[in-house]
Amino acid sequence: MTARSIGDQELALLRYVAEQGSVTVAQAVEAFGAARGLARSTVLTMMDRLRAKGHLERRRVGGVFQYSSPRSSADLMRGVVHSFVEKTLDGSVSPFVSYLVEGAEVSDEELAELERLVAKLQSQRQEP
Amino acid sequence: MTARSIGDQELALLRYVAEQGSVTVAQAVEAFGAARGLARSTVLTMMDRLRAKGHLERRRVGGVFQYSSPRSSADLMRGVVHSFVEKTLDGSVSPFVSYLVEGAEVSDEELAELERLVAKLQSQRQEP
DNA sequence: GCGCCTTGACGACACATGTAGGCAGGAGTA
DNA sequence: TACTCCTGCCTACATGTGTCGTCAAGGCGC
Repeated sequence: MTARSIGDQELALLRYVAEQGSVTVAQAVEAFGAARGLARSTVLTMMDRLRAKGHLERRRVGGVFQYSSPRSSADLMRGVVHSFVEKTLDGSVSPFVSYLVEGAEVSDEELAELERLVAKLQSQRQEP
Repeated sequence: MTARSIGDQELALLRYVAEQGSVTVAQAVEAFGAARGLARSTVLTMMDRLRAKGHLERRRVGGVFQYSSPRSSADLMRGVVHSFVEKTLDGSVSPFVSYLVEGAEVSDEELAELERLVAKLQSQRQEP
């Protein structure tokens, strides 16, 4: 039952919660909802669905529910990318690399990450 | 009206058509549909929708329609990745890099591509 | 000329996701 | 206590996608 599909908006909300650590619906509505012009019930519904899918947990704290994500934002993102690569790209990362080459914006940090990645992969090829 | 959204199955079919160059519904059903256990009408419907979205064109050849994609498969994939990065990853490729580092399967060719990419990005940083 | 098979066009249904309104109970305040 | 908010829960509706079944028109072999 854990880790089912997730929509873009749901993911955005989930990320928000994961980054905040723990929030009430009211807080989510104020910060996340307001910024996107969403009604309170919309945020509420999404949090419900995320909970039903096992992406969010909650516990009652002084009459109100505190929601939190069992997984970190970075973890979530990795999972999402993984699903995308598997389901949409059919398991190949080539289109992604192609996209990067094509001219995607790559920050200095990301470039550094890529350098490390390439170095790591190269060493793995040589002495496995 | 050009280039609207697209689902995973639709994309798979579109890729198939793009790779074949030009196919009839019958061929698509036989090759693509059969492999996935899809009914003829399902393939037909998808091709219709892809056409409505501007992803496919068709012209009558001897009583039957020949479908073809105006864009190459590689082009399509790049576009899909682009949308994904923008809409789902919020414009940042970090999650993807993180995913690669995490242990995604990277072929020799893809690694070579990545090496070229890194080299290209490095040179861009130095003399812009 | 008459069926039979192929082709296309429609209409349909289920499920996921985005978005919201309305109702009922609890908490706090006048 | 009576009134007013805040909270949660339920229901609803539109759109996009995945999947089909059916119906009507055309072409071909007998």
